[in-house]
Amino acid sequence: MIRTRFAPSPTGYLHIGGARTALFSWAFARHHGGQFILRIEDTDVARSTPEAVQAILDGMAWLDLQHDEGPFYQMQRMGRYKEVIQTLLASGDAYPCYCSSEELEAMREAQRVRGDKPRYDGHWRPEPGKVLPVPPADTQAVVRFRNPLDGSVAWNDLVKGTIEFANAELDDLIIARADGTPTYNFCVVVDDWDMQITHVIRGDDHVNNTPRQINILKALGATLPHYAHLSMILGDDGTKLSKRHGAVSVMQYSDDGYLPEAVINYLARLGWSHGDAELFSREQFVEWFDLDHITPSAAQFNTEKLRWLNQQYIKAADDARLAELTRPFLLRNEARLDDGPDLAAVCALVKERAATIAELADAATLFYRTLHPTPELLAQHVTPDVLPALRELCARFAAISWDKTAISTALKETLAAHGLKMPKLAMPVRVLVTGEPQTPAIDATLELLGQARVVERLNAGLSGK
RNA sequence: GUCCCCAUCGUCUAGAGGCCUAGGACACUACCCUUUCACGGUAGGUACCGGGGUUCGAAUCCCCGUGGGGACGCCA
Repeated sequence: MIRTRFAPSPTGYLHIGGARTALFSWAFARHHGGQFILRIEDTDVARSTPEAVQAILDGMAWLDLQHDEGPFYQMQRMGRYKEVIQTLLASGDAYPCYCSSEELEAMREAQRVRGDKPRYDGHWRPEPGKVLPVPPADTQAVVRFRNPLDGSVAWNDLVKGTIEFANAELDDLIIARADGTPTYNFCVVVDDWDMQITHVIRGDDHVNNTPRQINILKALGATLPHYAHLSMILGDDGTKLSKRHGAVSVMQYSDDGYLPEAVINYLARLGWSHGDAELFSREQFVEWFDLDHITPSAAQFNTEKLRWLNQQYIKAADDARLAELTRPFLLRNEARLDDGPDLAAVCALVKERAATIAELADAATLFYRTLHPTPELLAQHVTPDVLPALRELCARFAAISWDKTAISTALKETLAAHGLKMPKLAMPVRVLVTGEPQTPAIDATLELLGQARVVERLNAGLSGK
């Protein structure tokens, strides 16, 4: 049974990199008919917040990445961690260290100055024949893991291939703080072990933690999971993702009018591929997904491509759903939804010209707002030579039974009668009736707007000319 | 500084020694379609980081450079 997990720390919203990690872990479990576990790593009490937990849950829900177990909270597993620490202490795989934070910082600083890699010097590490210093009475000890001195740790990373670290590069990390609370690397180990995680799929930034975790797992006699380290996602400009890139929270994409399925599709193709496939459903993704086709190098986020994908999904989306999604954006545009055509019908008409729901709303707004064309537009399109044709058209419009075909016929007959080309007549109508020089096809637009409104606006625009 | 990772069009990528005079997608340019703007269609330009090997043959394997990234916390 394949078991994967997503283990964010609740110190902020779910960002795009975390979302992709979650997506790949989820997809791997689903592909193999396994389980996907959600674990909240909240041992950093100072920075963890309930709001962040909620933000992560919201982001996962929006992307529809459902977990089978959890969420588990590490803060609720303290008893278990302390129990395992006692085991390690008893077996001699861990030991108390009385160095103060200040001493450690001084030690690291001295090493840095010498050009060495900063690390713990093993001051309190017990060795055969070594006489340990006398523990200071007033200091609470931290607990350190007794990492092997010789040899190396290696694993076959499912994304990057064999990775090997010399144990000499690793120092004795702290697994319990002076107050007794366990630290990250230790909790992860116990949790992955207890939760029987078979595949740890996580960010690249954890590669350096892996050898330490493996050593602890080995000391515990645990079965090692497989590891797959995903490279990071860079911002549009090629630099590390950060606040200044704007949409760093996945929910921001929701707010900006992206469809979750488009974001999923985009994220799926960021660092993973299936031949030339670009546009595919979530189901297709799950069926195809594997760890063999993950790119080991970092990927740069490309909003343009996301926009294109989103547009494809909008074009294919159900009109009633689009109407619901568009509504809040329209209200923001001060559209009067009670005074205009059916929103789903409008969405159907304008959805080909929108890359986001926000743009869909912008394109739909003209149906719900009285727009006053600028004098420049009027002067450009409503020229004296078309006035006779416009008057005739208006009269024809008032008389016909209102549908697209009849509108089109009326337009064409008027053109023929006055020897005009379509743009010459369609543009002034467009400007007079919608206030905009760019709209969907004029016959469809007028049909939706309704006979009364069209005739009234044409008359109003022509009066006094 | 030390350790670890990475390196194909501007971007996402295909590519697991000959199928590659390097394919697809986004973006870009031109043309077509056309009732404006879009959509759509067609065409085009642009890439294997450098240097050494291995091999009959290398984008693919090895080594060395170079460049980029990550990690070195009583953070996760």
